[in-house]
Amino acid sequence: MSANKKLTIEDIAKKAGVSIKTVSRVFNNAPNVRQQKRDIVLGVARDLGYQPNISARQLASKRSFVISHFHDNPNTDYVSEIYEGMRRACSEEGYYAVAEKLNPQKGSYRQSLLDYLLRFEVDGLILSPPVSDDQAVIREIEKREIPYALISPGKKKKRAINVFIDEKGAGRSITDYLINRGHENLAFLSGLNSHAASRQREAGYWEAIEEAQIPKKNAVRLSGDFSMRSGFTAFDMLVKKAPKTTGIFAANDEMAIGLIVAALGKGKKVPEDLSVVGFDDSPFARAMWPSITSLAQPVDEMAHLSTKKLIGWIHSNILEQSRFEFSTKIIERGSCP
Amino acid sequence: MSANKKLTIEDIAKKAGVSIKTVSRVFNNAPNVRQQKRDIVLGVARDLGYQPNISARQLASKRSFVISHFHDNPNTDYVSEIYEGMRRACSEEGYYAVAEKLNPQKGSYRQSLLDYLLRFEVDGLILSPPVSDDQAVIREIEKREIPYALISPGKKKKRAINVFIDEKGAGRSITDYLINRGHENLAFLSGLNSHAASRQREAGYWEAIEEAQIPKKNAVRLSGDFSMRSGFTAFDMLVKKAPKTTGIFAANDEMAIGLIVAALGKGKKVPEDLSVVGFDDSPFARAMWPSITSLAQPVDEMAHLSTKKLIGWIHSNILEQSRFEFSTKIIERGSCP
DNA sequence: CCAACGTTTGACAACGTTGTCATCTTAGCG
DNA sequence: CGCTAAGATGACAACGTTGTCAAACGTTGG
Repeated sequence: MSANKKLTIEDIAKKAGVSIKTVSRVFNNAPNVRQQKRDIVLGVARDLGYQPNISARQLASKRSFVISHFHDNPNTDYVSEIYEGMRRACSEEGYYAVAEKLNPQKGSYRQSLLDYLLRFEVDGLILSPPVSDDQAVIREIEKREIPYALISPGKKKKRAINVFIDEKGAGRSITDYLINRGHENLAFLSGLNSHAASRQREAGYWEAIEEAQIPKKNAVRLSGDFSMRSGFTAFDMLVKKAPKTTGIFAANDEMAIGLIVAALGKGKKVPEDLSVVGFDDSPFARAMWPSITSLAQPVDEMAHLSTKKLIGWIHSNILEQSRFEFSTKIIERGSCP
Repeated sequence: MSANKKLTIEDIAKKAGVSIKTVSRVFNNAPNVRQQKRDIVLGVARDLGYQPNISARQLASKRSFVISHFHDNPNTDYVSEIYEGMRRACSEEGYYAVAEKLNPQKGSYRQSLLDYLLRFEVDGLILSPPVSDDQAVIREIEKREIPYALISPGKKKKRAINVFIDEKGAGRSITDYLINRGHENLAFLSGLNSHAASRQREAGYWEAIEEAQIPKKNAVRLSGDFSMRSGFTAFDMLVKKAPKTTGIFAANDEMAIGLIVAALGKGKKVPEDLSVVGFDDSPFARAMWPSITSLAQPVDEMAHLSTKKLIGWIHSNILEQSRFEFSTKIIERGSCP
């Protein structure tokens, strides 16, 4: 909460020659304050280093100034990046960012949410995969009319902020990238099929294959589950099912790493014998050797924007725009230069 | 961030036939309340599902009920585990857990801290490496008399909660583990030398070597920087400097992975030709193939305990015990069975 | 049985904001 | 120039706790 020492709205009011209510208005960007007074108040506040006391605000306004991120994703890099984007936005707006890892062992996501809401008040929620696709959770949130944002949801919601990338388009562009580099025998290494994103990426893969008129028999699908190990074992499958494959598109970086490690272990050279493109541009994609060509989505910015828009929604009580698409970029690295 | 609906201390007081102050005392575990009344109040509160309103508490008591974790560690798994332990403890005690990644680009850690404290009030701080070794930061905290905890500090502080493992002992036990498995040519792959932990682990390594009377020429030190890539390049150095080495102790898992990947790429077999033990028991140690034998420290518990003790300190204003040592365990896996 | 003292209890004023509503300005218009 | 409506401003009561301090209650020893 509050600030430096013990400056209150009253000190500012006195010094600025206005009432405390006017100061309050200024700090809440409320209408009906003459620009001139606004400037004076802001000037005085800056000079004195005033920061509003959050607790008092919470108490008086019955808002919590808390935005909570609900997640259950084992990928801590991803979660951290979301948290960082959120934190940045919250910090700009005077909100608190908190994160809550849902524990599926404690019953459903829905139950975890209910437990949480019983104990804490939040002004807004941010859900990321796989929680962002749990319709039971979403129903509870909508029932309570809590503003919320969905990051990369499988199914966009009308009454929510949706931030996402074009998963199918991303799948296409990775596949095209491989094709343009002369690969004629391709493989897609899928993630968990229950994740909408994996299915959409795959759809893009097939679309690109078709469009490039690559014979179906020269393109395979290997199933994985997003884990490093599943990438590792997928390599054996690849050798068996499609030994001529030279270009691989893995639905995430971890599987790409697993597959590369397996390939190196069997004496294959990457990228000479086998080119691999991953997805997510995770820190490991950079750190590995060979480093991994990967499609980057601006997770930090997605979280930042959704938090900003969420706070806007909370303040105005109006959801202006519900869909925000972000563009992606293939980061060229060693595994498929 | 209050509760369920709109129950206040007054509702409880009325129903229990006492004054609001007594209810307040009960909820703060304050002394001088007859046990009988205490039970009545707690009973009523439970029946009605009352939760105290945190904002009002904050405002009236001038406490913030916020514990903040200051960190700057690129290992998001580690940071997340700390956050989770903290969050659990905070949740049990009705506190908020927040995390702040310090940005060294914005000047010193000290400056980041000052900026933060100017904007937010916290009741306690938790520092983890490398921030837990920044004496300038610690000085500022002590100057303000904010209770704080250090996780794995290089230098324990008298007026703080210190939670740690025996780094040197851990280094010894990993080295002994390798020696007991018959390895006679060993290597230690160091982390950044500026990290006290790396130096201590190395000290344990040499102690074990000496005690086992292994000739100094059969034991080498390779320098790394905790990054995967440094593990990768360390392999070349190993081949050059000590090709007979069969047992390797890496100061963290990432370097162990890098080294293993390099070795596999050169046709070496792990663990047959080269056995590797890592440090941290990170998720990747489990996921890799071969999975990596690694020394696990109970990070979650360390964070949980330090948060609990910190809150105790905040409440009683007395620091009862300042040092808490945790024990570690080598998790046997494929890279050195 | 009473004085003296510690323990328990409660009334009421903070805490620093925002909400409500009344009042004072200002601008627009005939 | 006067009237009206809209805009700007402020006084004061919430908000739900804890802090302070005084009063009531119990217990002990004489």
